[in-house]
Amino acid sequence: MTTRKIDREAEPVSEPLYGSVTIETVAQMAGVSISTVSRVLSGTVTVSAQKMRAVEAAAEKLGYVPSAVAQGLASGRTKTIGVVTQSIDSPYYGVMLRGIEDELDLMGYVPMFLSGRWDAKEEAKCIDILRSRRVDGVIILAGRIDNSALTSCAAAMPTVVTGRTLSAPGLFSIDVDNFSGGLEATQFLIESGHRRIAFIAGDPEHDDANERQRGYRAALDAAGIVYDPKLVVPGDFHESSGLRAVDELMVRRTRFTAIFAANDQMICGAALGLHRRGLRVPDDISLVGFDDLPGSQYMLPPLTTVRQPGFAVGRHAAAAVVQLLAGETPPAVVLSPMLITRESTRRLSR
Amino acid sequence: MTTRKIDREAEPVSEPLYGSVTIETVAQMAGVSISTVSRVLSGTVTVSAQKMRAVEAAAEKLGYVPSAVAQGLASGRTKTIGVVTQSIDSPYYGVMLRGIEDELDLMGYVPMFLSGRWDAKEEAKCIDILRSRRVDGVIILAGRIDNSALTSCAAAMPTVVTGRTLSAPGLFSIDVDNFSGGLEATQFLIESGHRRIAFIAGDPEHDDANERQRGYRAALDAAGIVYDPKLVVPGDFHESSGLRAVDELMVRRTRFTAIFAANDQMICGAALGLHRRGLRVPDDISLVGFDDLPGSQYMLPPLTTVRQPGFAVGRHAAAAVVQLLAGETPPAVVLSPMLITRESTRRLSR
DNA sequence: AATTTCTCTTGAAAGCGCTTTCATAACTGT
DNA sequence: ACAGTTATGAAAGCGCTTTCAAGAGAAATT
Repeated sequence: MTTRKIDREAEPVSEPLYGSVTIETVAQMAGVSISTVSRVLSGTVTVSAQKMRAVEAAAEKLGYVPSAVAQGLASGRTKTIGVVTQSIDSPYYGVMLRGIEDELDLMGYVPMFLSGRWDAKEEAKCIDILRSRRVDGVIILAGRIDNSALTSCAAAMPTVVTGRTLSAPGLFSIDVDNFSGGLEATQFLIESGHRRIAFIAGDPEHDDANERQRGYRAALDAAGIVYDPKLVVPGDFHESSGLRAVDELMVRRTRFTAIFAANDQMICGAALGLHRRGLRVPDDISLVGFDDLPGSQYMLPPLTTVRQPGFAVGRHAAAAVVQLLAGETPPAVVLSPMLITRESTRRLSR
Repeated sequence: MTTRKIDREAEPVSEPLYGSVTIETVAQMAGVSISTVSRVLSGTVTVSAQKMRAVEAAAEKLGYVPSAVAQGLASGRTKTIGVVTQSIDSPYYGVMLRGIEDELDLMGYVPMFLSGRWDAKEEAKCIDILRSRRVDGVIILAGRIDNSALTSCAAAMPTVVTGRTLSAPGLFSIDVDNFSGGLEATQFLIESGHRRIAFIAGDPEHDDANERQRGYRAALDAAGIVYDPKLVVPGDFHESSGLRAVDELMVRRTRFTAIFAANDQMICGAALGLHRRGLRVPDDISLVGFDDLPGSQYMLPPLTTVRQPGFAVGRHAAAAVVQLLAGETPPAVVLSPMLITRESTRRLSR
């Protein structure tokens, strides 16, 4: 126990000592009961104008800041939403976090961000921490955690998950149509006259990555282009794997006029690999990415890519937890990615 | 009130309903008092081995997760550290956040990240939120908030601030030597034979930016190169301002062989501007940035830049709050930036 | 050997700072 | 004068930590 009431009255408090001004201090100064102070501050019940003013004046004068901890314990609601992201400094999740933050702020909630570090165990640990902190709900951005753990999490508190489609009580999932994104990107390349299109795959653990690849193949099939496995190289979503992918493509001595990668970071690595070999973009090779990271429009040349509505995903996810909290069923939203044509692709005149 | 004890006993609880398992449930199952349960879990006082086992077994069986909210209220410590960052998705602060997260995790604390949005009022609002949530301490990453507000924040709770040097009770500041970074970068360019070096300034509201510029001038002076204001263009730390800076430089019709920018994002914009004009890097113009963002090594060409020890700053800041919390005085650390030479600069043979 | 003193465990109980019910008192309208 | 509203305070928690006191042995003293 840090400060007991006894101690407090013993020492002379000159400046408003934040931690020690409680609802009781305010009540005494305003000459009302603590119930009334609580009511004025929460604004739930009508209080006479006179007492209301007295309370507000006292609170203001004392610099009273209600303890969210005490409110949380008493009301059972902490007004905080846990957010499990994969890495707090990921450029990809960054915008989503901002979307979540913005929306939550509007609704009077505060997010608590934790990093799952692309590890199911770590993610479970994050969820445990959030549970112990009694967050009102959680948002899980993609992640490796399995569906059953997610379902049991949802049983404990309203849960929203992105990057996968799953349905369970108290659970809401929100996903982007990665298939159509991959399809559109590949189609664009095909329409531009490309037929030898290399694909740098993402982490196969990710549904996202696989869906994008499926889109790539579908576009090929639709155009009657025979799928050549030699044009497909593995990747892990990081820049370095894009660089390696180009090396691999060279080793394979496969001809190609364009590369489509499962995300921008890998295409960025690929661009460097091409540059090192004196290959020009888009003159020699066209490049298409996926995500449209904040930096992609400043790539050299600015990147043609499939934009993910990250901010919108964040906002929707946040709105959904709040609705879940209110007992409502969030409406299912379909978020479609969108091809942004910039300068990394060219039309093949052939 | 959500669940009262009465209600709880009325409904049959089949699965462990997380929220409703309290210390009392555990105590009853273990046949001890709640004090004993508390002692076993906190490990502060010796408890007989037998009861200890009983408590642990019961807690395990019930899936008991102590309420951090209740612990916070009772103990006065929430084990959470507030972190005011400027933008949750900033590539620059990202690594710092990770450093903070890592260090705090080690010390058993959880960070609560809030975005100040480059606005003094917003930052003050963040601090208020953190205060209401009774965080044990705060870390403020740079920001526009004024020193007096910071000092009064430090009076309320242990505070660590980065990006400025300030001293007050309960306050610890940690800064990087931006001057020497700017100096070193410019010196490198001069040693490489450049004499007409343009400088893209950062937001003048930032000490960081000004210090870097001071370093630039100092290097010029030391080399006996007369300072030409026409070579200095304003910027705001964003890519777009780097692009505009190149436009401006062209309009001014000033000759230059190198550009040094107060941060990587601006040099990135500048690189695009140069590219648009058919100017090659580093053949025609050498480029040096500041920060060494994660993406900078994948720029085309990979960027020569002054690396900021962002991760270390984060760790030190986190370690410092914890020390402040323990009543210790954190040791003053000097973090120096370091020039990373990559491929965006060339030696001028003249 | 009996008594005193000390140490070690343990439980009861008092908070921590709020919210929310419940009951009461003060009005209002009829 | 009586039911129907409203505003208000008292008090009971919320789920923990931590003090306090007591009980049980162990050790030390006479």
